[in-house]
Amino acid sequence: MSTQADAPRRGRPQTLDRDAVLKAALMSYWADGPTRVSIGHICQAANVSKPSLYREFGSDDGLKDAVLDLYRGMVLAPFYDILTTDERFGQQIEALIAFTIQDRHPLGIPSGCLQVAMRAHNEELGEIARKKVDVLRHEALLNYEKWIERAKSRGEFKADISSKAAALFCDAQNGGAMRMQREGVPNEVTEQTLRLAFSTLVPIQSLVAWRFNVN
Amino acid sequence: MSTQADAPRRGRPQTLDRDAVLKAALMSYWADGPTRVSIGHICQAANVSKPSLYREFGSDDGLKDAVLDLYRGMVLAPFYDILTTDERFGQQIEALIAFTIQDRHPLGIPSGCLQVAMRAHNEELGEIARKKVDVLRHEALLNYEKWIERAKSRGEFKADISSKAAALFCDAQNGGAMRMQREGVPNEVTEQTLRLAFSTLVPIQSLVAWRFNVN
DNA sequence: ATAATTTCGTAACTAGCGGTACGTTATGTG
DNA sequence: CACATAACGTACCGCTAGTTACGAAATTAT
Repeated sequence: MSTQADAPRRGRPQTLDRDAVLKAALMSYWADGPTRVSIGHICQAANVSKPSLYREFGSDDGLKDAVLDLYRGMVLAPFYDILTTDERFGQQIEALIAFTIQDRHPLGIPSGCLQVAMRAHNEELGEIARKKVDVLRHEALLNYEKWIERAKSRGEFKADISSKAAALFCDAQNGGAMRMQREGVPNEVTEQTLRLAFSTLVPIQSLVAWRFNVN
Repeated sequence: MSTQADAPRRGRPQTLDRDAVLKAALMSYWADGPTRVSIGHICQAANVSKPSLYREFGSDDGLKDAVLDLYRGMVLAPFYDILTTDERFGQQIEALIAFTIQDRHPLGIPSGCLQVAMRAHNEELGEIARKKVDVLRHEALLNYEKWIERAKSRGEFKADISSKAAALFCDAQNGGAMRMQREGVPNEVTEQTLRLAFSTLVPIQSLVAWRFNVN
């Protein structure tokens, strides 16, 4: 039931553990920044030789591409899953915020977001990884957009703004929060700024009420 | 009336134009990213030799430090000046947004913000420039904070949030807008997201009115 | 003039990186 | 056992970037 049908092939058997290398690379890029980590460092961390790594991933660029795929599955997908639950819009926002500001230390997860970091270093990436970053970005915006469309159709979204613009807004807020986390801003403060930002999207947040909203 | 008293000193007179080099470096860093521009490129752009540049600025790090000072004076100071005008809070927000989303092409100014870029590449900078980036950041937050405190005391600030957190919020919004601009988002869309974000801070924005704001 | 001084720029040096040539090793096949 | 096959890893290549050694050039002081 492995991912590969392990038919005994000819030649020396492969000892390189693709997933282990990917995970080591992911963690290094995430913790130290995708442009600060050299192939050599990853080889050391994963205990493989450079040629082995190149045989498996082709290039620096190919490795980053594969890492981004892993990150999408491990982190982004669960995050975007929140956008398709059956909860009410306000509840989903709460869930997004909770996901974003959760304490990373106990989980052994670096602070910040690899996608955000990759985007910030976009122009220093190779062609393949850059394209993947772009795909992930459009994926993000599309997910937000559909989420917002759905909330609008239910009357749970109150800002007078196009869904595309609102998606950009959400993405920017999330990116801002990730940057704050990375720069050491306390989670409670980041949470406050997120609440403030998202409070524009939903008519009643917590128990703040106003009446006679004209127009 | 020069900046330097041009007392005729001994030795070969200096031909290196410090300000010209700084400006060339500023533009290169701003347009292409501080970590993508090599000393050699700047030397070419400014038409000076590498040793000349090193004599003047000491190192890569020292040059970036000096560039950040120039950027502070040229861009950041005028921006923060908006925060200390006598206008009403809402008007100041309008001015901030106008400043942020102004069309850069006619002015020959690169898109985005060098400070934002420097912060994004914080960990790849030398000690001196990194420290300067930090100073500029604290300066920014302090400026926002004082601005918000003043608005609060005048009853023009309506969000229930500490001034420090609100300062972080403003800084994050501005950073987000700069990143959107850099990634090619149309200025009108960026403007919408800024308006949406800042609408949380002021009770009445433009002509959107509501009455009987309870509590 | 000659010396002292200061800047100039060519041509290196050094370090680290992405990437690979190639001999070695470990397995199936006949 | 001998051969084909495929992954292994040492040791190297080529390049780029930050930095500097050093002799030439331009000026003031004696």
